Amino acid sequence: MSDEEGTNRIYRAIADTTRRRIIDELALRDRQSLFEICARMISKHGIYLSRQAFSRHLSVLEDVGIIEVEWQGTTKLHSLNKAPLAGLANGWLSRFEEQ
Amino acid sequence: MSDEEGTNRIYRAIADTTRRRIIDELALRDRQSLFEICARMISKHGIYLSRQAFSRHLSVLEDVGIIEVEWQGTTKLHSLNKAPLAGLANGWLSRFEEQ
DNA sequence: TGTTTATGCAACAACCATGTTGCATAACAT
DNA sequence: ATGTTATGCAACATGGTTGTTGCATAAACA
Repeated sequence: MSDEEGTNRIYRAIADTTRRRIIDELALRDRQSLFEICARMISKHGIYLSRQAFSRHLSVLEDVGIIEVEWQGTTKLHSLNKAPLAGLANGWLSRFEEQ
Repeated sequence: MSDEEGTNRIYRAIADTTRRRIIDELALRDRQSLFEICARMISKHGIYLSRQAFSRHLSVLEDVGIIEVEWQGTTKLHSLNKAPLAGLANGWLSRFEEQ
């Protein structure tokens, strides 16, 4: 995959409110399970989706490297990897920053 | 449209290499027509698409306010509005900046 | 061993995105 | 008037996204 195509995929991954809220949650606390994330999305953000829908969102973030996972028994723990986001923030878009 | 949904749309608009190259072109020179942009995309960037395909990309950028237009006879001149991009660069994503 | 807990996979529907082609419109030049 | 130039609109195919539901798997626990 070309570098540009990777950039496209990361932009697409964060072009969704639910996924940005998931990232916000993981920025507050690492190593959260799918169920924990579901619960917080519903209770803190009022995002009512099925477990599978959240699972899909998590896998989109995992595919582009924003989320890293670790298994503990049957529980998949999700953590944030800020590198791809830092890449965007310091990359092409940074030329449009103000102040 | 909610603010969040507006943010989503701007992210999606720049999640495409062709559209980022169009923005780059307009950053170099304002007030370019569709034909000028087509020619530069093909000659400078090797992006071989039809006129209508480029027209679609331009309208995506126009819809989210990244491009502003001005008519001169039958010619539609496109210029860059950096505000939406500055909004992203200074917004949610900026927390992931490094250095 | 059997039940609960946590997750994954597959099928499906609905919608959106991106490219194509063909035709229409509207200004400008000869 | 006619032809050229510049653009828009509509139809269509294709493929991707995002949600649903149902079933499968696999570890943990009483």
